[in-house]
Parts: sequence; structure tokens; C-alpha cells
Amino acid sequence: MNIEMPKTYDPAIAEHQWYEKWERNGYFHAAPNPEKKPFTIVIPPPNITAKLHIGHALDNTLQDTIIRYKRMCGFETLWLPGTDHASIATEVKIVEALAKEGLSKKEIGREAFLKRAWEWRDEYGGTIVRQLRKMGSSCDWERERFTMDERCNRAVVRVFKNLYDKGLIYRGNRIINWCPTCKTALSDAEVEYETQDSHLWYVRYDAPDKSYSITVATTRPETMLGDTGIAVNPEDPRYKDVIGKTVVLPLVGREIPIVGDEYCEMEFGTGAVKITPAHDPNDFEVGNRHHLPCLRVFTDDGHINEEGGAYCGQDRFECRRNIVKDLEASGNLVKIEDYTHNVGTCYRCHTTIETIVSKQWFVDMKPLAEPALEMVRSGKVKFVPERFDKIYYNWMENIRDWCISRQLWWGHRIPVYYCDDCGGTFCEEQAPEKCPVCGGKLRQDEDVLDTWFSSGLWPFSTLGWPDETEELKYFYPTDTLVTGYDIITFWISRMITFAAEVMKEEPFKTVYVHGLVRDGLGRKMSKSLGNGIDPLDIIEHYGADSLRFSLVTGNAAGNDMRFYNEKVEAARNFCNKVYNAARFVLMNIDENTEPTFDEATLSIADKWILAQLDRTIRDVTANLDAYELNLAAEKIYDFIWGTLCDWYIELAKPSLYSDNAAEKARVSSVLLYVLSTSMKLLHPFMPFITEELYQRLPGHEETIMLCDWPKAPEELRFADEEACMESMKDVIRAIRNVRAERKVPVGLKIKAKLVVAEKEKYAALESLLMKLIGADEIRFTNERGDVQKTDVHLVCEGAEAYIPLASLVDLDEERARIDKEIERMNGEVARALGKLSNEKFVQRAPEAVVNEERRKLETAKEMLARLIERRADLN
RNA sequence: GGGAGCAUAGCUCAGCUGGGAGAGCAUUUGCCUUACAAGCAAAGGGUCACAGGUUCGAGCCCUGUUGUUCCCACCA
Repeated sequence: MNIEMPKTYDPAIAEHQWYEKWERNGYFHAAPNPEKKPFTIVIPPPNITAKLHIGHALDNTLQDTIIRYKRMCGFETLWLPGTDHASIATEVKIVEALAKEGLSKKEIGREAFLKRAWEWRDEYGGTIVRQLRKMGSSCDWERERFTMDERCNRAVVRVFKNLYDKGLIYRGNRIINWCPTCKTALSDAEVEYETQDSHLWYVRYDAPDKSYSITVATTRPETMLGDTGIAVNPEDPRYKDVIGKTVVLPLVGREIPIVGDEYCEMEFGTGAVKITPAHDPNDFEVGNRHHLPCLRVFTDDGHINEEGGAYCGQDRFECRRNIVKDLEASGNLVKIEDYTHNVGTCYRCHTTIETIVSKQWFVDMKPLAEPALEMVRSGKVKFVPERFDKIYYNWMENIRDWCISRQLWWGHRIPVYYCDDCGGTFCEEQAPEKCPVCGGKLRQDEDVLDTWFSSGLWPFSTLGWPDETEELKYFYPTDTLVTGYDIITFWISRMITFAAEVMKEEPFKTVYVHGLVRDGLGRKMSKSLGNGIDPLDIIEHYGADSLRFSLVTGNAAGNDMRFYNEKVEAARNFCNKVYNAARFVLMNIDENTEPTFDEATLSIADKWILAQLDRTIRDVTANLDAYELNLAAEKIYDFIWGTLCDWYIELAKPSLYSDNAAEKARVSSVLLYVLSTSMKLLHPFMPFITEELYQRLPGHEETIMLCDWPKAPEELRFADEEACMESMKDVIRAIRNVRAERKVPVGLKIKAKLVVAEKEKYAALESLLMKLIGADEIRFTNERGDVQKTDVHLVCEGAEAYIPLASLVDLDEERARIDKEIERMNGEVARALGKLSNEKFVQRAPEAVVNEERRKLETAKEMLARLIERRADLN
């Protein structure tokens, strides 16, 4: 065919053109279809305000590979695409956007804030979606849902009320993390710990009558203003007598009790600890156990409040300095030690967080966890790789109550209403106009729900639940969830929990867990390190197919991977290889070529490549079905590069260049079939290049992405020809090796005699071999006949080769080479013999293994005999 | 402190639930051979962390040791 294709593949040719065409033609659209089986994939909700990062690229590549495969297998495939979830990060972005206009959240009020937020989101939203398209994502992004959407609101409110009515949601006091700079609560996960050098201050608390005293060690002297007790270990002999007595709080003068509590470790510090229930999680627990009052001394912006007496209004760190100074002056400061400890900081602004007590909403998880655990235990939900179920079990079996309230505005507001007149509390799906008890005015709870509460409903809320929609009936339960292991506890466990409670059915059948992408030094990518990688830059340089392929290959599911440009480059080289293979085929076949052939006319080489392709189809399919994407990708890579390009294309050349029209047509058909099938197998991994090349093939269909996944027909498994060619490959490699070792000039043609059992079988290969080993004469024979001493003798499995190299052969070297071969073969015989002479092996090993060993022994003995014979000739 | 992972070629990693150690990159050698130098042909390179155990047979299963990473909890 007359084609115009440059020598080097340029991804830009294919990448955007094809995506646009796919989208325009509606190939991504999915709808309930009674003639097909559904395959539904749940994808994590990235924050829409974020930039596409390598984590999304990995997620999306794996998801898209799976779904493209399933689509080709004839499933009606649906992504459940989510973007923005109600994350704190989103709120922060919105606050920042407002700040640029000199506005603050409080100034404009909640309603205006949310209105602005939606406008802002519509303006900036969708960036990730657009970027993911460049990755080749075949998600129907038109269906994109936001957890903040109306339909998701209904689901959230419904579930909240159900749990509330069942008594599984309650309100209670809890210590929360508070950022005095951002003036917001942080979840535990949003606190980052930093190691800081500090001091341990030893402070003496005296008895009211000074008859005894207790010295405590503290890293935060300023919190003593909120002290309401001292704890010692009840077993500690030093303090046995003082439990139940009181001491006076220095500088403040308040009398506080001494309590015995096991939380206090005898070995640490002085064995006594001051208790500040309002500002420390442990102290809070101790305070609860001993009914100590909870005294808050910090304001929301990190200053001392009126409870701090003389220190009121001071910044917390300024207050610390003053308190230390005053304690020193009063003689209560016993000593100061250097101390290194971890300090919680805000993940965003790195301000030291304050822990303060406040009222929060909780979900009682224990009763919900049991059915969710059962779903995994019974195998209704399977983790891939399996080991991740341990993380799930460990989390769910030790489940703690889940604090679901957040002091934010961008999120689902808690549907609980209070009546200030009668003190009533009501949870309602629809906001009631007035108090159902006294008719008074109602006030909705100020807090919003944790983002994972709404995200946990994703698998069914996006399908229309609580309505019984057609989509919900058809696509639920979903099939697969693809996500990183870092959110098993946050998200996966909650989706399973909610599905078990609400749907009584699993949310998905398989959880495909992948690792994280790290930088070349194995570090997590982070803004502060500046080691993040922008997938769009990589796509710009190497193309989306290369990036995708490099993300899928080279590491097993669930393991972290390091990102190297070299790896992407290798994938890019593969793209070029594929492109050039197609280019070669297109250059040499007729445009009327069809991918069909008459088996009776096929050559050994044809049958061999067809058998190899058949095997590849079976392997790749099995790997994909088992979610072994890396193995599947490597198999198709090996087939295309190592089998098709390195061997078959070379074998096909003589036929393609020959004058024999029938031969040329036959090889063209085989090439077309093999190439077209390879493109289909590769398509899930490299969508663009495969579509681009497939579209150039004669007789192509409308799009490769809707082609049927290749079948592996039994009639194309030519075992004999496969074995025959494999043995010839051994011979060719051996001869090439000799040429290289003997430094036979590249242009010098050699002659070869090949001794095989059935020479008729190989007749067709003579001319092919000549080309591959640089020979001008090749003879297949079944007897050795005359052999010269200067002939190099090669012994392979099933074949022997004699190559006259005359002047290029040094007999001593040749003897040494054969001796080495003999030694190797002796080892082989000894190994097999050792096994087979072991009665227990013969007795207990499976028959197939024993037979295989016997076969190997026979082959090795045969080869050894030939070598020894030849060695004798050379003497 | 609780849980999980990893340790295999110089580097990054595979190794399909026990049956003769693999890939890519890097290195060495020879090739601009009419698809591809982003390529072709060949070569070198591993006590599978260590010590035991189970087994006819262990990179793979079990126990322990060492090193390392991550998650959770804690850190007065």
C-alpha cells in the first residue's frame, strides 16, 4: 500500500483527535441494556479544585484499562464518576478566592458564601475532567456527579435520619483539633506531626498547708491555667498517701484534687501529671473518669480567655513565656530539661494546633461494622490483592465511634433542628417550618457532615437512590472499585458499611487496590518537597499512551512504584516499535488484504506466529480477568516486540518481497490478522496509538474501542509447528552467537548443514534461515555425512548444526568451547539423573513433573552423546 | 505499643498461591541489514537479607533474627 507515515511515531497525531471522535460519537455513553450484562466501576471522587496529579493518572489508567477491556468483552460499562466531594480543601480554596476580593466567610454569611462557592466551582470546576481526557479516559464525563448535588443531598439526609431514628447517631463532647489560624476544626487525619525541640518544665504544686507537694512535668506550662486536677498512678508508692487530697494551682490559687489513674506512667517525668480536661484528649478522658470540671482557657484564635485571669488576652506562646517567668519568680519552677517531642500542626498552614473540647455528632459504629465485616468475610466483597482485607479487618474490628460533624460550610448540613423555646431536637429530611411540639422557631445545626459520610453513599446515591431508578436496578451492585490503599479506612470501609446498612447488598464485588506513585528516591510526592510530577508534562513529552503503559507495567498491584522518566521513555520506545511494525505491514500489503487465510496453505512460520498469538490471547485474557494488569501488559509487549517484530516480520519479508502472488497474499493476510489482533489486545493499555493504527488497516471497523475482544480459536494451536520453530530459533541464536564470538565479518555469507530428524518438515525454512544467519547455503539433512574438523558444531534441542568456518576457526578454541558445552550438559544430565534416581521423587512428585524430568534427561543425554562424538573427531 | 508491607542482577522491579532464577534500564562487543539507531544481533552480571524448619523438592510455605517503609494509636 502507498502510505504516508513518517519514520517516527508522534503521539500528537493521535491523541486528541481520537478522544474527540470517541466522545462525539457517543461511544462512552452507557444506559441500561437488557441485552447486555452491566459492568460498573466506582471511581474515587477527586477534589475538583485540585490539579491533576500523578495519583489521578494512576487511578484513571487502571480504571480505564479495565473498563476498555470489559467494554470490548461486550459488557455495558458504566463509570460512576465523581469529582468534587465536600472536602475541607475545597472550602479552603473558596475562602482563599474570597480573600483575594477582600471578603471573609463570616462577613458575607453562609448563604452568600455557598452561592459564591457554587459559582466559583462552576468556573473552575471540570479542570480535572478535561485533563483526564488527555489521559484517554473513556469515562462518560457528562454523567459526572458532585456529592454536593441535589440528588446526593436527598440520599445523605435520608441515611442520616435513618441512623438517627435508630439511635445510631448521637451528640457528645469530644476533644477536637483546632487551628487558631484557619479558625476551623481539623479531623485527626488533617493533623501533621512535626518533631520539635522544646523543654520539659517541672512545676511544684504545694498542698494548701504546704505539708506536702507534688512536682509535675509539662511541655505546655500555659495550659496550667485550665488545670482541674493532678493524676498519679494508684500503684505508685510515692504518691499513695496523697490521693484524694488537694494541691493549690500556682499563680492561680485554685485548689485542685489529686486523683489516682492508671493512665499516668510511673516512669515518666515525676510520675505525676497535671490534668487539663479542656485541652488534652487524655486529660479529657481522665477528667471524665474522675468528674473533674472542664475549663477552657483558649479563644478560637489562640489567645487566653477571661478564665486566664491576669493572662487574659495574651497570645498562647507569649503566655507560656510569662508563666515560666512567673513560676520561676514564685519558686515553683523546679527545673527545666531539654525535650524533643511531636507537635500536631495544621496540614495547611503548619500552625501548632490547639486541642479543645466541643460538642460533636458521632455515629455508633459497632452495630454497623458487623454486617460490613461479614460482607468481606463471606467473599461478597473481595480485595485485590487479597492481603488488604487484613487492613480492613483490623480497622473494622477495632472500630471507634465516628465523629461526623465538621465546623465548615461547604458540605452537607446536619439535618437536625433545635427549638430554643421548648428545647426540642428534631431530625427531619425536609426542614420543618416550626417546632412540631410548641410551634416555636427552629434553628438548624450549624455543622456540616464529614466528607466521607456523603462519599460513603456514592455507589448508590449516584444511581438515584432513594428512588428505585432503572439505573440503580441495572447497575447496582457495582463490580469494581479502583483506588489507592491509603483510603481503605476512610472511604472503602464506609461504603461497605453504608451499603450493608442501607442496601443490604454489597456496594461492589471487587476492590482493586493500587499503591502510591513515589518519586525516584522513593519519597511521597508533596508540594513542600517540590517533587511532584505533573502528568500533563509527561504527556507533552512522551504521549499519554507511554505514560499509561509505564504506570501499568513493572510493578504488581498494591505495591508502591517509583516514577522514572526512563520508564516512560521505554514505553515511548515501545509505541514507536508498534508504530513501525504497523508501518511495515501497511507498506507491504495490498489494500484489499483480508485477515483470513486457508489453513492448508499456511507455512510453518505462519502457524507458529498464529499459535503464539493464540497463546498470548489466552494469557492476556486470563491476566486481565484476574486483575493482573501488569502481567497482561507485559505479555502483549513481549508478543509484539519479541515475537512479532523480532521474528515473524523477519520471517515474512522473503515472502512479501517474492514474485509468488499467492505466497505474498497468504503472508499479508496472516500479518494483517496478527497485527489487527495485537492492536485489540493492546488497546486497553494504549488507547490512542492502537486506534490510530487500527484505523489505517484494510477492512477496519468504525472504532477499535467497540471491537470484540479477540478470541483464541482452538484450531489455531499448532503445537508441532510451534515446537519446530522454537527449535529453529535455538539454532539461529546459537549460530549468531558463534558468528559474534568468532568475529565472522557481518557481510560474510556462511554455509550451514542442519541435522534434524525429519528434514521434510523444515524444507520450507531453508531460505528464511539463510537470511537470518547470513548464509548463502543451507541444507537440511537427517544424516551427518562428511564433516570437516574446521566445521563449528552446534548441538541444540532437536537439531545439530555444522558450519564450515575454515580459516576463522582455531581448533583449540573449538575444543575448549565443546568441552565447556560437555561440562554444561554433564551437569544437566547429573541434575536430572539425581532427581530421577531419588525414589521418593518418582514416588511422590506428580506424574507430569516426573515425565517432564525424564524427557529432559533423554534430551540432555542425546545432546551430550553428540558433543562427545564431535569432541573425539577433533582430536 | 497494635497492624501491614518490603528485602531477588549495578538501578527500578516482576516471578501467576512449591517443580530447572526473569524483564526494563545501565554495562561490554559488533552492526546506519530496504519498519524502526526511540533500532538490530550477541555477551557479561544473582548464596533470591540471615538462621533454622516443613517437603522428594523452597525465591515462594512455617518460626526466629536483622534492616527498611507505611498505616493506626500514643508521646505529661
